[in-house]
Amino acid sequence: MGKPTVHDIASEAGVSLATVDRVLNGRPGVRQKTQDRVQSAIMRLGYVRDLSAANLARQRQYRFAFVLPEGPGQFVGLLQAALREATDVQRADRISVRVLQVPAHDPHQVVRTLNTIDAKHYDGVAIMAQETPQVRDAVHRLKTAGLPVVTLISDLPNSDRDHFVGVNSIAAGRTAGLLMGRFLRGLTGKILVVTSSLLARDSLERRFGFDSVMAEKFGSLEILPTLEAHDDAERMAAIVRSSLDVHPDIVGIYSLASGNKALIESLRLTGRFQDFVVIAHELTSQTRDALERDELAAIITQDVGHLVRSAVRVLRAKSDGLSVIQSQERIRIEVLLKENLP
Amino acid sequence: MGKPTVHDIASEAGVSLATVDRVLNGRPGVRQKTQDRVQSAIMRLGYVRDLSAANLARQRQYRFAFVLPEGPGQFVGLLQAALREATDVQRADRISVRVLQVPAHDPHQVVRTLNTIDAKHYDGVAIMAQETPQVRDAVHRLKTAGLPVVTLISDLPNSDRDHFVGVNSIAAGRTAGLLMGRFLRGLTGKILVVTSSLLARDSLERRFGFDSVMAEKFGSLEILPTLEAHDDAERMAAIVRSSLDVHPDIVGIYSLASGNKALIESLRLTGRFQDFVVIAHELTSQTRDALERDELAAIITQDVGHLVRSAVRVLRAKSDGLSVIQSQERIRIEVLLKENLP
DNA sequence: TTGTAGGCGTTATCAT
DNA sequence: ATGATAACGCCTACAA
Repeated sequence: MGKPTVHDIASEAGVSLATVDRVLNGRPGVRQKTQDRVQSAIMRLGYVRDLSAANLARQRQYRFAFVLPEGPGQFVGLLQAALREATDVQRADRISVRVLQVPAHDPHQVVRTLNTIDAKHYDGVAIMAQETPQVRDAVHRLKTAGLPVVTLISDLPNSDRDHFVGVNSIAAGRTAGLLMGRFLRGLTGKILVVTSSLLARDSLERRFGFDSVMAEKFGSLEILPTLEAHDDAERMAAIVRSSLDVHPDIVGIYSLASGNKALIESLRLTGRFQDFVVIAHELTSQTRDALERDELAAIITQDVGHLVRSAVRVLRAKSDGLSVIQSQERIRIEVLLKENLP
Repeated sequence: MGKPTVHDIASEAGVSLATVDRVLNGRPGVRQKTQDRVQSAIMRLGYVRDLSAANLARQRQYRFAFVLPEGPGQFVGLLQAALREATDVQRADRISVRVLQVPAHDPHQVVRTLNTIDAKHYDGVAIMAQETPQVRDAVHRLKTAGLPVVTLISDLPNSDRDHFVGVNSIAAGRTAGLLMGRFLRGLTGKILVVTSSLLARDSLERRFGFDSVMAEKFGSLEILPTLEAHDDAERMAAIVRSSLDVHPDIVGIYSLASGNKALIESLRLTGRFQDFVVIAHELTSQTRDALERDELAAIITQDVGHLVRSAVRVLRAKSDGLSVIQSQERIRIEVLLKENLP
């Protein structure tokens, strides 16, 4: 005979379906004694509830909000595309996702947006935002309202979010550093570090990880201070030009976060791309192209598809009170070379 | 109002549920004219069938067979563990998986096992085996019997399997080669290539990919012929000893496939691990340990968890006649360094 | 406190 | 060729 159902439990325990359902869902109105009878029947038969049947019956809907920055970066665009692709498929699972965009680098807007989210309209929230006390408070409010909250890409470690979907930035920086050092085996020289903004905690952590590894293992390489282009292509070009001018012994370039497009274009202008080992983060059309041309040596990234699918899975599990499969939800720090480009 | 259901279609088309169901499932006994009416109602309302309700009603079961080699390699063990973990979860989705073990390197047994699989007891088959004409025939038989077939890790490209779950071995070899060349930047010398057996097509392809990259980009490195230890630790130790003896200018070691345990132990015995850049395939307890100790420079691998989940998802999709999400099912060639070890 | 009956969206077995 | 009607496993009024 097949898997036991509520009917089996009902007859085994000598009660009605409704009563079984009540103890199954922890609803009141059942004597302790009856509860025990049902519970023991459940144990005895090894019952495990059919979630899809349950969802069908209760017309369960999973409505998730994804709060994402709308910046100039292409990375968030990729994230959104992956999200759309994922939700197309998961519409079949009664999952609907709404993306709430907030201007990048505007903590107030993030908070305001988070505060518009209520438990009447949503069943879970995924947030990609920089950490501020106000954001933490907003997360707390959401949790208090009973909503599962996951952080995406960039964690809010001191908030009471349920889960973080993303990678350890320090480890990502260390990975970049290790590759840089290895690829520059035996060389002495300087490493230029650029980014568009060093405000985000992730950037700081990557830089920290990068520096740690270089200090530990590659003493012959000197890491220059981080230079910020502030999303300004002109400024990036100027930085590249003057840095290469001032430091003729630059052997490596590390692009810490966003700003890859401007960096790559600037380096092409110098005509000296091949003189450096260049490592960047995040796979975008620009970085992919540069990797294929042997301009970049490596890209450190995370799979945006996996990222959004994981966020959705975790939100669903949390809003069902289920636990997540750690191994499936662990996001990898991916090392992409020309030869293993997906 | 919510998503349209079969009821909506029925009333829109002015027919009964049964008729709607017939055209939905392509069953006979409906006049062409009626079919058209129903079809147009379906289009008009934008109906999309609720798969979980359908599965509930038809008590759908997904019974999949995984045909795996039982060898001395730890890799298959990891695969099985991942499979167990995955099926624990997917039991909820009416999925059951049975593992059929066959002695490694025994094509006859594989065929015999495949021939025991019939469509009465299974709804799909995943196969990890070396390619022989007999295996291809067996796959053909399974397909003819109406069973979806996916190949796992090692493809059977000339069979009519539905899908291959794994990575391109040539690209994996190229990735290993690129890393080896980069890590040996500026050095001249020889590279030792070892494995336990060169029989498998994957091994040959990796070697091919490795050689291609080395020839294209790293002409100063000479790649020695592949040495096979045939799952014999003693033999591996002898290979390592004599090779290092004969070729004092060995700078890199590439472990093509299995046999990592013996290789690592042999190299430890020489006490000269640090003198070489060693790159291996597949993450196992041994290779992980060696990577953490800075003995291995890198591991090229694929995520076994992803592998088995993908196989199951694809089998399910195929046996429902659905298409797969390419992006989700693409298995990555992973580059693991000490700093991004999961 | 407990039970009955109907419904969730789909399929399948009967009749008609 | 078509239509009632009853499942599937679970949830939820409403009644007792």
